[in-house]
Amino acid sequence: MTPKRAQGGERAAPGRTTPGTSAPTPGKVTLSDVALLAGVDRSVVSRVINDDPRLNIRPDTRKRVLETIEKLGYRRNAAARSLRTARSYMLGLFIPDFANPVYAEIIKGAETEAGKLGYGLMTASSEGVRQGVEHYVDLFGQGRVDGLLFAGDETGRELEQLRILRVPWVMVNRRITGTDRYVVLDDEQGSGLAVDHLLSLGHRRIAHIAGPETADTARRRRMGYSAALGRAGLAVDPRLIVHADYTPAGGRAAMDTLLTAQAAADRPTAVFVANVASAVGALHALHAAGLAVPADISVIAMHDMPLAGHLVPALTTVRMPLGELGARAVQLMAARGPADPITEVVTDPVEVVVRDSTSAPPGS
Amino acid sequence: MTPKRAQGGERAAPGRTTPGTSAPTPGKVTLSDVALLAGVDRSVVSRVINDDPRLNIRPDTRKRVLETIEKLGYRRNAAARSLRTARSYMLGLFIPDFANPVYAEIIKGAETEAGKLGYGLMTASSEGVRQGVEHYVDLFGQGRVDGLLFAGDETGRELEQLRILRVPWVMVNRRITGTDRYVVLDDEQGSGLAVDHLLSLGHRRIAHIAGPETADTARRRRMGYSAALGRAGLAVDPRLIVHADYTPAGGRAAMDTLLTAQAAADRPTAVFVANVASAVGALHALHAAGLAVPADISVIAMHDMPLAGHLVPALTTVRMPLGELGARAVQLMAARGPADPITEVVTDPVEVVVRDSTSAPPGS
DNA sequence: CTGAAAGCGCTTACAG
DNA sequence: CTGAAAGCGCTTACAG
Repeated sequence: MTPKRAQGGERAAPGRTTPGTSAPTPGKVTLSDVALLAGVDRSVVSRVINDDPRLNIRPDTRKRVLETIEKLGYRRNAAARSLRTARSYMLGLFIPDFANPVYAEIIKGAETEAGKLGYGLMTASSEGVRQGVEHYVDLFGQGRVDGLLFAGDETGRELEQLRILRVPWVMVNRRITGTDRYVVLDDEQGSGLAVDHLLSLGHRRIAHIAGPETADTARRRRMGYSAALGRAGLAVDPRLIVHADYTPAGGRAAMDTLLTAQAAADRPTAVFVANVASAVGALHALHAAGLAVPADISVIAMHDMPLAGHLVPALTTVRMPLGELGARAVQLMAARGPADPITEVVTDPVEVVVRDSTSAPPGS
Repeated sequence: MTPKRAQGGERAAPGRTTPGTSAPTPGKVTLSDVALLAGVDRSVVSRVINDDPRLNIRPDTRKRVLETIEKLGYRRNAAARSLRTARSYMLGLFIPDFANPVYAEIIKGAETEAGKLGYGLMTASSEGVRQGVEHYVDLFGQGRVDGLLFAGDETGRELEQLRILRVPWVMVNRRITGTDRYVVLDDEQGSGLAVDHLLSLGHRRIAHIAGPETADTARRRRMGYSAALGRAGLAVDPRLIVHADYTPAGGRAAMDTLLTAQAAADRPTAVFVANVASAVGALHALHAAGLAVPADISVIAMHDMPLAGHLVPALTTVRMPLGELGARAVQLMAARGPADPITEVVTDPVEVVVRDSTSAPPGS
């Protein structure tokens, strides 16, 4: 039937053999194997797999092809397809640190959405990859991914690397000046809700444990904090704003600073913490200082997660759409061209989750 | 010089164009481009890149090649290399849930080690990929990875999928009966240390909040707990063992069970919690029940992490070599053949980190 | 409508 | 020692 099969079919001695093994590696199954057994041309098999609408095929032939694929356990070789089509159907997600629970939510949203769209998502971190930015240039910059999602608050120097990569990219959860490719949350709105919650309880002296000064998210949250105070006719007291990194240790140090810097009378009655990890440390510092939460001081933090409800006391938070953020970034990455602007603000479900760490100020 | 260049060189109309864009996608640079500009054959460029020891080349020619690569910003196409060599230089890591901080440590260790060995690591989760096990068959089972690390405590039904994949794999942090491909921690030893710590403080009535009954890690930790009690001449009281999943909510419920099931006189004076996430919930339950930690009851948990030191009270833990676990799994995956047995127990740095949640039992 | 053939960008055994 | 040529496994425009 098939007079000459120029290549393929020769299944012997695969390059798969790994040093140290004489394992009977089962020969890889290729398109040709399927075609041969099903009695059709390779191109037909390919078209069946890819649901080519221009393929005219009798239903029972299609069925036979599908059954043969099943029977042989054929899986399309990603490298060959990738080489041929110049697409990998993979997206890369880069985060600073897997230990930060905020990213877990983003990753989940991104993974699920990627799956829906027929993409795979590979996540990596700069924390684990100690080699730094250079390493992912190697990792992703060889056509391994069709797009790169960059989450987190790095210094921004990786932008240069990104250009070298020549891979479509988008920033997730941060803006970089001079770029128009980002998907962010409405941190100002969320922060406003947090402050409004405290205001509605009667607080007037509200402190803010902000994120790192270099972080874009921190800046936007601080602005939301200030704006909300302004709307309430309150002045922003710079002594009530302390910067910390997004870690328990940072939050603890920041709270200590806040407590020691003020005379007891000037002490804030409430604190809005820019991050739930910092809030863990802040609660610890308050406990160590002998202050009761919320009796002496109320605490609310940005970002909700399962942990928050189980802290002592259970932490009031602002739930932000982190999963939606990841999902939206994937969607836009898949839909938009590599040079199209992406300037999206995800605002959808933002709400205060009231728990036990906030109440009316003391003496009210 | 090069009489006929059968293919390559034809750089026009790349398949890169994405719908919706007329972006001036810079033409991809190939080996041929480098060879042409450097005035050598493609094979020479390839050999330079791969440090082929059999290549005899004048130092200045090598230098010229390297400079040309730099100048053109050439990066080797991963798909082409992969197709040719039948290797991807990628490893996959599969975890159940990014929100579980235990995995963050494993991922970091694995990523760093993979980088050192010249591999990339792509991490994915079954939690995010709602499609379940089937999805990663598609994801990884097409030659995308040279090996698959499977972390976590799934039911084990994915083993079948793994065989379909025909990809070398290893279980990380769990054993499955009937397999000889795993890297685990010495959970028995770690649990023993935890119990020994409590014993040395004078506790005799020690409870255990165990992991899920189906989880291999939970079983081994429970065995370590029982064995340590046995060594101390104490009987294991089954009423003092409660199973929970590895979440704050699970730990909270388990602690509640423990407290309500016993008469106050029979109440344990200490609890060994199999997981730090559960311990967060356990602390919460104790607080809610009006019990002081450690005055009324001591708590120690498996796995150390930054969070633990900032809980109220700061949690005493057993630090396990999670990073080393990930690193070792990568090492073995890279070194061993796909059918060689891998039965490794990582024992290296296991130690009790004493903080504020453990002390002598009340009334001692 | 169908199938044969070209070609994606590499690596490497092999001929010169 | 060096370079030309084959071929990895796909997809798809194109000839029949």
